[in-house]
Amino acid sequence: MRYHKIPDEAIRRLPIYLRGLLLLSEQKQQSISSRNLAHFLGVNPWQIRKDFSYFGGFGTRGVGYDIKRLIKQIKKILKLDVVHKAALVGVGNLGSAVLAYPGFRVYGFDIAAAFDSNPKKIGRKIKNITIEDVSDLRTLKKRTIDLGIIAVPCDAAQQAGDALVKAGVKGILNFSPCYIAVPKKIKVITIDIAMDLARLPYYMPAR
Amino acid sequence: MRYHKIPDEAIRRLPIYLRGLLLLSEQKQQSISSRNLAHFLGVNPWQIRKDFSYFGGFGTRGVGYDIKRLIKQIKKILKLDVVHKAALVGVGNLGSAVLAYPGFRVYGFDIAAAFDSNPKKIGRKIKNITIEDVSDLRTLKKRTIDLGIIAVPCDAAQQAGDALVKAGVKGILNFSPCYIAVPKKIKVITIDIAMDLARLPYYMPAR
DNA sequence: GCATGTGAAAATCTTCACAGCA
DNA sequence: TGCTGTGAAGATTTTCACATGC
Repeated sequence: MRYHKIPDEAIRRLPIYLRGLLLLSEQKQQSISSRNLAHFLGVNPWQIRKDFSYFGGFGTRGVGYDIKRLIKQIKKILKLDVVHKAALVGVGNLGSAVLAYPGFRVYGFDIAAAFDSNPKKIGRKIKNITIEDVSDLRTLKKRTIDLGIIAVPCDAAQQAGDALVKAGVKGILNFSPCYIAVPKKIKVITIDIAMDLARLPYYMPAR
Repeated sequence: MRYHKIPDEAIRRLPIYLRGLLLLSEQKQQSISSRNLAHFLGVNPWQIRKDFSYFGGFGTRGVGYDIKRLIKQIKKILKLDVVHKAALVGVGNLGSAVLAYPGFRVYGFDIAAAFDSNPKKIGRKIKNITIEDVSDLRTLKKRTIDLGIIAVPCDAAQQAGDALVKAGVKGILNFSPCYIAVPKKIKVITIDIAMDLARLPYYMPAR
């Protein structure tokens, strides 16, 4: 059956599956059942099957899923079958950690440029990337960079967002803890690392 | 009306409201309507009202919400009315950024200890915190530290989680991109910064 | 036999419209 | 009048049970 609408929640889970499958693939495993993959990832088997079924189903009954094939399919759905270049704005503590983070690679991301407003930082090199002046953000268009990563404080976040939108990026990962207004067709995903910690105590028993 | 079950999603949103209210409070604003708060945060007014109503409602009809009072109420719900001490495991790039991140403060978090397994790092000081050996994690119990933050690579994450659980933490913020098995009563929230980026292209129009 | 794929039921969450109160 | 609080409707998501196909 073809589904009319694919749940956003299913899309949110696909990268989880993908990461696990990439790990298993490295271990030379050929195929896996929803049951085993679920156990490996700490989720439910029927959730996995349902999520895949939204796209038509990728497995073989009685056998399971071919890992290599499944990886390809998920990458295609998520549009990760091409390398995406990203520009980082803000090379402070968090920004530097993002630049050095090895985890982006597995999904096919390439942080290809970094910008800062601090003259002391401009021109410095981190991981083969020379830090540029934020006012040069408009050069992005020519460089086929379609993603922006914001790692500046709140009060500079909207400005960074505006500059990235102007530079032609289609999606933004926002590490600042503030709302950024953008045109509707630009997708913004905000990660506030403190905010996630903030809902942890709620679930903890009183001491 | 009293609700039997409070949606997890509402809990997830409370820190967003809290952060916005804290900002407004700094600007000396006394009260605010759901409409204005919603606009400020980029969410819906009825969502805000509904979320607050799960806890009995905090506003005054015809007027709005008293900001100071509302902050207190949300903090109490999230159990943020007491300072929570956290222990960081893994002082690499990401761990250092977490240690230096100023955003935890507003929610009343205090990263009170940091651990690493690298002998070269042990004893070094970052932000008034002396890095300790991971094997000393068991000393946490005596220090009233009830939260753990994991910032180590995948292959060391489960081990770090086990050690934190043994040390008596009740909640874990996991920055490693891997599933960590813990006893049921321990709450784990996982943030994989690459995974969030991974679902961005899906929402972007093809170039 | 075995594991997927899926309709249908159940649970959860969001939106709405308006009653209730300052 | 204005804005909150909320029951009810609507939409979405999860869970389940089993039909389907290798």
